[in-house]
Amino acid sequence: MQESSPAGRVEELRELLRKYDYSYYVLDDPQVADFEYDRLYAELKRLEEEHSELTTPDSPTRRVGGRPLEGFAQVAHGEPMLSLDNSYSEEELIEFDRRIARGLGEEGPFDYVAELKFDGLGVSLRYENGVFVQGATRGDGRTGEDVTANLRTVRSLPLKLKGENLSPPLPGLLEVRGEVYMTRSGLERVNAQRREAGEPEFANPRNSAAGSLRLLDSSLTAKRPLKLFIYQLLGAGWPGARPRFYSHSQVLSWLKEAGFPVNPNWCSCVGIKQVIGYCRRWAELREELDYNIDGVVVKLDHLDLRERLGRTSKAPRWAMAYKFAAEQARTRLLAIEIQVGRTGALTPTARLEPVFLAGTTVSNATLHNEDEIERKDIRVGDWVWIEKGGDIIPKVTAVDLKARPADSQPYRMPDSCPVCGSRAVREPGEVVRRCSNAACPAQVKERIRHFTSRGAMDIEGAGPALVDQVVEKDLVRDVAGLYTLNKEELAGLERMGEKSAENLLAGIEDSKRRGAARLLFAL
DNA sequence: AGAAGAGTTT
DNA sequence: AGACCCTAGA
DNA sequence: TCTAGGGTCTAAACTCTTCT
Repeated sequence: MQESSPAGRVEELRELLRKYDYSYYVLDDPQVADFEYDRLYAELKRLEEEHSELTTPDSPTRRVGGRPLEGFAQVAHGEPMLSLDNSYSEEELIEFDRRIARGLGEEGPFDYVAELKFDGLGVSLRYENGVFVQGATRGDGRTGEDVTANLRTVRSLPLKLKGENLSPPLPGLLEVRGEVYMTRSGLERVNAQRREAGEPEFANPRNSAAGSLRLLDSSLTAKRPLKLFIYQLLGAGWPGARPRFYSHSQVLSWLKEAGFPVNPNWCSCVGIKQVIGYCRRWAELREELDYNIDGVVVKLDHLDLRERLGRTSKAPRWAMAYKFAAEQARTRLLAIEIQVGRTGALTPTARLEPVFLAGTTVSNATLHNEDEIERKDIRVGDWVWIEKGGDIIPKVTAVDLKARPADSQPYRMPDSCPVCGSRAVREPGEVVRRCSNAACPAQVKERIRHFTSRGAMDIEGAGPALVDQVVEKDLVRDVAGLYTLNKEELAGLERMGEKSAENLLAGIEDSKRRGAARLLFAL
């Protein structure tokens, strides 16, 4: 290779390394031996050091850079990151199809795109003139955290997009959404190293991916085997006079051409029957993948039809997630514990003999309410079946009656509050039983907790333990009491040093700048 | 060094 | 992120 | 009578900061 100038050679090397990165990390198809790649990388690094004027943020050498962050900045999403409606059966998919026909006033069959539903964490990425400039977590859907430095280390994330021969061409500003995940083999590899180093192992790919993205030191993130799939382009097809895209399948092809890692297993389907076939197929094949999926995402393909259907406040009407059947486990129900919420509602939860299920050790589960326990005749001492709703929240689904102890008794909900002893009343027509004492410490604490929570006044440093103490010590009787706390009072609390007290008071001060809407919700 | 507590994610 | 319940409105 | 929307519950893993 004959280089004309350092600048030319640098650009040549970058192009080459980008190409090799893409083959290796996106296509899983290495084009060169490691030592050849390392040689080119070293040469580029040397040239960039010798000619510092040539360094650019989209160079393959710049995936890790700089010092650890102090914290993550907040990023407002241009469009909210919504969730999807869920379905758990083929009947529900057929109902979804009917709802679309009704909504559009048209007969099917409709064109759908079926994709795998990855089990990772959602991210939103921004590109300016084809260069990756910012990446954020989902957060509450409206505002997330700026994890750009960590995302830069994800090798399948293109720092620079391929602009040539793209039709339509790359826009100046571009935002895409996708899922960061860790492969099963990647997790094994990391855990082998951690075992070796005497460090605790990670429990499952999803949580290790989520944790890895929250490291303040991106050089550590770089050592975690994170990967990425992109599945959404924002604003595709509108606004603007002429739609640039007509269908989601066209968008997916375009994303791939632009250099994004698009999962190859998506499928165009004509009619819901073909979608169901796809779901059945992947319920079987999922075990063969090196990454976890928890279902299938079904989307109407044509963008103009999507626009006509619109969305509800929490999810688009033109898409549906189909969730695979959840794993189950059998364990012993040790006790039923009653928790008292901020509205006084008594909610039963199950204490379980710990059991490993779908990547976590489960020792608690929700029992929803009194009627639910009665319906399923759940008793303390029973062997019960549990599963995780949406792979997240454990719940008791059934009792193994054959294993029931002979002396077991039906469960009776207490008619007094377990915290303050006041009468717990269930109003006619109501499902929940409530503690009748508005001054009940549990209710007071929960009201204050709600007030300080993110989404409400977002007061940093006011967690459950702090609220517990200030209420117990009678320093705070209602939310207004938070604003009269002072350093001397705080100094008397457990685990409350100078730094913590300062941080909390700063958090309280900061909360005074929240808007009226937030205040209203907080109360 | 180790643990508690808070915050964030699914 | 799911399940459930209640309310309001078609 | 159905359903969209809002509210209120629930569990576990992980990282970071601060305290002991």
